[in-house]
Amino acid sequence: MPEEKKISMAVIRRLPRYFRYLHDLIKMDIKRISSRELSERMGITASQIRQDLNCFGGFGQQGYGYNVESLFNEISRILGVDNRFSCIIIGAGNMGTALANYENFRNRGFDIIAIFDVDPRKIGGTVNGIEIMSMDSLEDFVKEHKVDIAMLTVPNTHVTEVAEKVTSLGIKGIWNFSPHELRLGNGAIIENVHLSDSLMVLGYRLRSAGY
Amino acid sequence: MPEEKKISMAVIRRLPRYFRYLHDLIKMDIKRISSRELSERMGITASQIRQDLNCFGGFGQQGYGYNVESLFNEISRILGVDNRFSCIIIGAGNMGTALANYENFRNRGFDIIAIFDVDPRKIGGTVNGIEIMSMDSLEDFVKEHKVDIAMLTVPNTHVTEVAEKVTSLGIKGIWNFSPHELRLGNGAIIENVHLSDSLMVLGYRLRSAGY
DNA sequence: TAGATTGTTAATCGATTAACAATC
DNA sequence: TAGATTGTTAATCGATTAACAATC
Repeated sequence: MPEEKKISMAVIRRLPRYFRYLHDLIKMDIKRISSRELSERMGITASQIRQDLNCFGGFGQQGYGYNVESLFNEISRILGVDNRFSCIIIGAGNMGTALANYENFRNRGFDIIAIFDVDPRKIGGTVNGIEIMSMDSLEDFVKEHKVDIAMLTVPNTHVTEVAEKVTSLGIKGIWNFSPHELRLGNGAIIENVHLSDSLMVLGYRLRSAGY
Repeated sequence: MPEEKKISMAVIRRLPRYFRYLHDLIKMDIKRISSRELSERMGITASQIRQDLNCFGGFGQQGYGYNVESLFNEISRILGVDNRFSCIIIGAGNMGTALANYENFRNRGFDIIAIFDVDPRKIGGTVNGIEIMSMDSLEDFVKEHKVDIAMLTVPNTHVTEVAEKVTSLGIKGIWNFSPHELRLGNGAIIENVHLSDSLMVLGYRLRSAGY
């Protein structure tokens, strides 16, 4: 990949936030912004913003600040928003359906091209115009279409098996919605959404705030 | 709250992971575990485990390790799993419906007692046995029932307004599913689930791995 | 030019890891 | 007792913040 130095995960996880804030600035028709102004909006230090951005290049101008539009374009490029990632959803339950209906993903470079399930009553149907296919046809489908990401919204009991299946078919990205930790031998990249972890942290914080 | 010292967020966010792994150990009928064994399973260092646990107390025994069941109980107590949090979902769309159907939350101490929406076609219906009520009745409902947490699955355009509304009614916990950052003046505790951020990070990681 | 603000180096802070005495 | 493993202190590492020279 174009970027040279090793970027820390702490920085990477902040990139989408920059993306969002810059997008908002554009919508507000703001043309330039200094690291100080942005830091006040985002609630982080100006130093951190400058450090973060300079991981990728010098996008600002001394005495001026940053041009909002060009900075937004840089962040977009870094995040690969203009890339197209082909995604499939595995599990057409409530969460899978919610994801299939989430229009935002497409604007971020993620196309959901099929949904897979084992339930014969669901197979053949569509969600948001996307066909629900049988798990039996997964292998053929992946052979015919380049698939970058599998979004796993299957029951916990099956997630390891499904994850092994999809990675064995060459899919490199796993977006895992099960609480299970996936430990895959191959080079798959796994990003977890642990909803109950998040909720439990909220519970902890509420209790320790005394509520 | 009972715990004395200031616990860092880094530690707090690891607690649900300990909880999950210990739960699995119990299911596997494993009675005792050393920090070293647990570190191998979890893929973190034994040092970190011992440091983390000792934020809350000395739960182990030199020369023996940790009793799985009693450690699990301690973590459960710390996370407040036996607490009951009353929750409402605002927004009966796909995500709200998915959350209402997620049975796991109840086992973690979170009871979803009502769903609110503005769509007259949805109001009066139920999801997983939970009634969908009109947003107009929110205020009265909150006055009659103690509500600890509002799970916000409303469109971006309304999330700030809704968040202000629920916190003004005295609800202290916000579980925010919109990409919007909520900045609330009052002492509300906000926990965000930024799905598209997570997906964009996955995209970044895939690209930088060269896939 | 003078003022502003970056890019970048240095200082600080916090979190992780290592080490080991205490002790079961 | 001898061996194992904790609890805890010290060392290291990395991330954040501060400072300031470079420069627009």
